[in-house]
Amino acid sequence: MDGPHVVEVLEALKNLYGTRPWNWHTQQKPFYVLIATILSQRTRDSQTDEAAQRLFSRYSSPQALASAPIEEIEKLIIPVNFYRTKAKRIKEVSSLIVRDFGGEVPRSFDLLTRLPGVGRKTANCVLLYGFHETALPVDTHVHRIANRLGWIETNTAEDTERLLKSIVPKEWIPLVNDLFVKHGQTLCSPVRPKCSDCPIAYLCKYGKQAFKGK
DNA sequence: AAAACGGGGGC
DNA sequence: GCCCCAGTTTT
Repeated sequence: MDGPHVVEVLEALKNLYGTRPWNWHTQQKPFYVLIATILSQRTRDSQTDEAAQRLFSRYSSPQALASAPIEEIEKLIIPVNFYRTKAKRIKEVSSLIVRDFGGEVPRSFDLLTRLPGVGRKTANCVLLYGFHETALPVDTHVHRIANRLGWIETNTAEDTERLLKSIVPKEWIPLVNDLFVKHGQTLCSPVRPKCSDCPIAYLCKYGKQAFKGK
């Protein structure tokens, strides 16, 4: 069997979804991207964007958030999931950025993942959207789609990240994450994916199986 | 490896 | 009422 049809898949998704950034917070400064990405964890993007804009219209800098009362942050970011934990972490992250990095978000995977509430995926989002580096965030959508396509057998997001980095042509890297998430939010949904409407079903292990016997 | 975090909004 | 959500940390 031949390898993953990476470029065919990406071309098809680009034709389907275009190249417009998928939401508001991906076009902001690194600090905004960082905070909005923390807000986005396990939370729908519409809720994330509204909460992030409420928060930033009241507190617009690391310094302001570092000295903001936790309860105020909480109130502003409801209804995002885990809002109490996130409010605490947002304050901590802001304080650390002020104390340790002169108020600037560090441009380094290792330093970013040392911040509370910042894991692999969030750090890669900051590098990709905030600093325009060729980072490759892997969330549940990206991971699920890589699995369904039959590109990976292993089951960790880190393996998916490594695999995608190795097979995606460089010029596509800024788009991969965006296109996969859009696809995951629409046709390639977690349950009942709409394979009959999917332009890449014929390249997809899961999609082919969905049509078997029809 | 599994559980905890943890609550509003869509159906 | 039930189920889900651009994950991360803790047990």
